[in-house]
Amino acid sequence: MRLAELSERSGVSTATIKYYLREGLLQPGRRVSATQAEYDGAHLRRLRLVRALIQLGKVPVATAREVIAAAEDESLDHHLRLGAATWALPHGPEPGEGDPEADAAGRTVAELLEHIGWQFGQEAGELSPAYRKLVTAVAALRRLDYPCDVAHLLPYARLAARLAVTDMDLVEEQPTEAGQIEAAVALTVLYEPVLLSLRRLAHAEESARRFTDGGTGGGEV
Amino acid sequence: MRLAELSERSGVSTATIKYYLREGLLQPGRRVSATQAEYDGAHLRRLRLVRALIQLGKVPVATAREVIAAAEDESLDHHLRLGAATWALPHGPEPGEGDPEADAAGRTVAELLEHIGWQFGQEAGELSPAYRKLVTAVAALRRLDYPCDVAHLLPYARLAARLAVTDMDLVEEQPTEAGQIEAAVALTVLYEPVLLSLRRLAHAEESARRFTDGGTGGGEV
DNA sequence: GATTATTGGATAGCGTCGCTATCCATGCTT
DNA sequence: AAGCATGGATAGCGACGCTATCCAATAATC
Repeated sequence: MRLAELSERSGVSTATIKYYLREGLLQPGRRVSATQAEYDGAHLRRLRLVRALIQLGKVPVATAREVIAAAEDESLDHHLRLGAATWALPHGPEPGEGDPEADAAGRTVAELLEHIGWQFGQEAGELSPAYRKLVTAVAALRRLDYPCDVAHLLPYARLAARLAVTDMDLVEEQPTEAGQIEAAVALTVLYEPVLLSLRRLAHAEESARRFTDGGTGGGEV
Repeated sequence: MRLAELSERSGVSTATIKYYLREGLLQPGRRVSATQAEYDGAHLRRLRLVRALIQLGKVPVATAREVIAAAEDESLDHHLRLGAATWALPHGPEPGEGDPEADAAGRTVAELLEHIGWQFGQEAGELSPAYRKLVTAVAALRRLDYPCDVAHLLPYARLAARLAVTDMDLVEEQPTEAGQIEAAVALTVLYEPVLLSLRRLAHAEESARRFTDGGTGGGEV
């Protein structure tokens, strides 16, 4: 198919597709002459993935490029590629060096991970983006005087562990290895809005149950 | 304290504080003369909250203003204010009207909520932002051919319900009503990075357990 | 009391990001 | 042969979150 058709079928303007091509988010089409290129279903699929990552997942364009590059790097093995892909995801502000709150948060997180037996927060001595983001968030909560110690975080960590099992079950449903890598990236990012939305809906339910009289009259899960 | 001290104690530049004042994210200080205003601990605390919402929670400035206004609107009761505050949170792209995938996603979500017995996804006939975001995300996943039906979503919904219980327990730890409202906003937004980070760390663990030989040799949760 | 420094307020501008509009030579289509 | 679509390059736009500069009024200091 031509660029125009790719655009029509994906709902993305040709100008934007050209932009993604320029930015390396999309492989160039198979050149068929000096002024025409041919795109196929793989391009369409990839384009939809990129769009979803950027629009829904709010992944910056530059980051999306790195994630996709990592997912396609065939020099890595399965597990590593999976990690590498998510490794490139947004960094956010650094925890801050001399800040005592940040240090305390760092210790809390380390204690939490040790307590729950996780070992993959770091690699080659460097902390993962997720690890650092966690430290930053905990530090912010502590600065606001919200309780945020191991005891409070543990339930969240346990729930996260169960989430990961569900997520990985979904990944393993994919038949091919390439499919699994793509699924890992897509599901990691695209289930985030799903999860956060469900959490907010659940908040509304739980709030109603606790703070309105009469309650909802049932609805056991 | 003066603006300069507020700046120093919060780590936010005076220029930025003035910007927040202009945008209505912060109450003006108590005017003490024509050229000076006095700020107190409440301002400092609020400033830290605003900063955390914007930097960590990635909440747009305009949205943060609405959220805070809703949280302070004393004409609403407890439960409503809690909902109103989160109601104002980011909207994202609309599900799209004539799109068949979006319609299918909408039906899936409605079925899911009915199945699990949630009733607070809408109010006065309008769908909540969380509900719409969920529909959009499900539609995107379906467009990528990822399985995303009630059966797949149900485990996430159940986990979300348990998250909400944990969250609300934390909210109820706050002694005052105003504190609970603020906590609801802060914890809704600021636990999102915590949760997502933990999920990614858990992914690394689960991936290692499944895809590397030898595994981690223990670490039961 | 004169001088210097600081304050808060207003305004305009900057840097990044994700596109988008315009132009152009080529060459496919009819 | 005529006309139009294609892909590539370039410059610009609109939103966002600040930030730099200026200013008159006042506080602090000598």
